[in-house]
Amino acid sequence: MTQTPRTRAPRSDAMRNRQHILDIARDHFAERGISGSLDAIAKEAGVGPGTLYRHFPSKEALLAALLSARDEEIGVRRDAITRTTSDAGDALAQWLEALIEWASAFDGLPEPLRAALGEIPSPLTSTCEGYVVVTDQFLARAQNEGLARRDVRGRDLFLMALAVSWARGAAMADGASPSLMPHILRAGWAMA
Amino acid sequence: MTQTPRTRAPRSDAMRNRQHILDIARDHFAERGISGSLDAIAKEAGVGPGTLYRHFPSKEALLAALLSARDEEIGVRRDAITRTTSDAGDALAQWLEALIEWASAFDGLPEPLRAALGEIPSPLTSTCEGYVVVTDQFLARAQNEGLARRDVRGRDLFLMALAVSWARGAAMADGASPSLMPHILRAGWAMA
Amino acid sequence: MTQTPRTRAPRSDAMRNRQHILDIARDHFAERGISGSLDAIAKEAGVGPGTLYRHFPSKEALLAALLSARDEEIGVRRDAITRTTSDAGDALAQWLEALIEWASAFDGLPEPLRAALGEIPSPLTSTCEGYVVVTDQFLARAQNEGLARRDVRGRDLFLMALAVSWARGAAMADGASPSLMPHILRAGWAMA
Amino acid sequence: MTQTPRTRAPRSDAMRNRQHILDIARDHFAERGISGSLDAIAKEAGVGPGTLYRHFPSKEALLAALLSARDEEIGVRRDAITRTTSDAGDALAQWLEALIEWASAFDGLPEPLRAALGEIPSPLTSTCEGYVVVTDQFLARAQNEGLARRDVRGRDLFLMALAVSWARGAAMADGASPSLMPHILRAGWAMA
DNA sequence: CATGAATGAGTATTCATTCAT
DNA sequence: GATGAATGAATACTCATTCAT
Repeated sequence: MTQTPRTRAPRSDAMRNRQHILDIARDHFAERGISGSLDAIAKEAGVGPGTLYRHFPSKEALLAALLSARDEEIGVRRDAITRTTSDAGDALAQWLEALIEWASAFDGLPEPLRAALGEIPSPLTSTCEGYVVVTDQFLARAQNEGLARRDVRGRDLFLMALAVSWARGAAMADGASPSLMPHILRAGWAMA
Repeated sequence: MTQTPRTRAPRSDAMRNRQHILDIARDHFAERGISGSLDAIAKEAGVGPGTLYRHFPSKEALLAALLSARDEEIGVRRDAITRTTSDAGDALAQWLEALIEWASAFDGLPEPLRAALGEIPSPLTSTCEGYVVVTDQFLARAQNEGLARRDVRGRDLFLMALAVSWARGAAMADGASPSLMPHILRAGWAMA
Repeated sequence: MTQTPRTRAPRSDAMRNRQHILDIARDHFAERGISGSLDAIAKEAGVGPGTLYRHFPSKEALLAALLSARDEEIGVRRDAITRTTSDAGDALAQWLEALIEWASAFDGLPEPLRAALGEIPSPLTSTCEGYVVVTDQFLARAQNEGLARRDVRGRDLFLMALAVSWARGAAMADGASPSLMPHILRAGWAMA
Repeated sequence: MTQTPRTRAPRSDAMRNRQHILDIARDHFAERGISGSLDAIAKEAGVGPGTLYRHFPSKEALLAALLSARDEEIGVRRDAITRTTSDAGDALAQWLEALIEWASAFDGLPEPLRAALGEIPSPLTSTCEGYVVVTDQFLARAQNEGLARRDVRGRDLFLMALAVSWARGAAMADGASPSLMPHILRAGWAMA
């Protein structure tokens, strides 16, 4: 009731606007992949490009915001895995599965995520690094219990998860067996 | 008497022109990755964009020509592996290594290769399909000797090879352990 | 008891705010020239663009405020010249030197000053006109003593001072002889 | 008769197109000063922005082309001065007058010309340097005949000519005495 | 008064592709 | 066949100015 229609009202309620942009951007990316332009999203959202740029100065920043909205969800998932899965190997496998899903939210997402791990920092970097840390924790547990190779690092597995997500883009489209890849991956880090 | 000396601008001989473009394009892609514009390559090659376009109507077509130039080389490698490697598992592993190298020729190459496996055919599709077939052959041998899982397909392994190549782009840059990935991959398809 | 300590965010006292903006703007212009955006200054000053806008509705207005802050200083200089320099020609020359310096405070300043003398009035106009009047006074004295040409007007000399300041921007950068220009200028209005 | 109307015909006759753009640009700059956008000129000329960029990749390049079209005219003027003016001082004065006129072709032109004399080279640099050389020649003659100060350089006079042109922008608009400035300038470099 | 979100026209620039010559 | 001029949609980004709160 007190909600003003989104008609034209600029609404100093910036948060509402920001959220609206995020909603539109999520849909846009989900439908068309991340290759679209920020201007297009601004237009869809019914705001000027300047408004979008104020909130999210780059595509990476927008993606980071979109992903951080899922942060809590991932945290819950991590805790659930920890709680419910006593086998450290299974736990790591499930966590990697979660990462693969996470990176598959939008077509093309793995690319900027990979870039964020490179030399040049991006708004996505801290998110990625955070998940690398979590991966390291799961990995350490598995290694301690002799369920994972010692020469693997969390960063490698994170990267492989991105790679699997990247590969899936094509795999899903042509009826390949996407669910196999995590298994391939698991065999990779598991002890013989 | 119509023979112009082979000095510098030899002859509008189309074949010669085509080859010249290919040479330039290879260098260009090798140095700057595949993201550059075709116009830039045309300029470097000293031909008009129209000429380049006549020979290679799209970047994919140009890449396909570039890759098919390596066809023979890969064939030789395939034969060498077959000849010298009696263990079918090792043979498959070496073949996948060869694929990873092959897909790493230019920065960004894995992307169009993956796309070529998707629904929309591209000039790269037949090249990729051809290598999928070869992968299937190596895989079949390994499976027959009980050295590879039966639920894996050549297509999956080809895709994983591309994915490893894709991931390496970042991995090499930040000092990760790139050489580890093929091992992870191998463990993935090998029998326990 | 309503007195907030003068710690850091002292008081929404408008005057204080205004002065703070001026301080920041002076530094900003001195470092980067006048081409920067008002938004940037607002951000640096820690106020919203609206606030800056309330105080100074345009860049010219801001510059005018900045320059009027130097009014007193220039007045002192004018009086000093008058007091200490008996030769009316020398006095005029020194005054023009002062103007050149004054217009060189910020990179790019001569441009809006010149514009302020044009048809369209600007917040800088009255400042400029004021100095034209002073120039006329110095000039009149010099003319009366037969030390300056009769066909020159204060406006012309003011404009030439701006022009010298404008030219200096480049001159200083490339090792020209900037100090020569005032001499050229002086020879220009002096009697043979 | 064989002239195709400029209707829509792309006309491989690029020169004609280029000339058309130049004509439009000259008018545009003459009317609105050089501050307008290249896009606007492209639109006026009825060509896409890409076409304009092909011919003139920057505003400086466009200005340089516009000015070089006047090169011959200036050369003729220089020769005429040399031929008809025996007094080396008068000759220099007339040359500077020519420069002032030249730099006054478009409102705002002196600015990029000054910049072209700075550290960063621009398409206008060689034009400017060329005229500096000519100025040096006229100056040398005047100096040799004891008609010009020895401490002045051609570069300084060229810069002062630009400065006078710059100042004139305002002067003309408000009825000042623009013609006086060259005299002021001349007195500046002349021997007492 | 202060705030800072929103605006949205504006600018520069690129590039795949077409097509007249 | 070859050429390269022309196209023009598309993209990224800026900034003075307004206005709701």
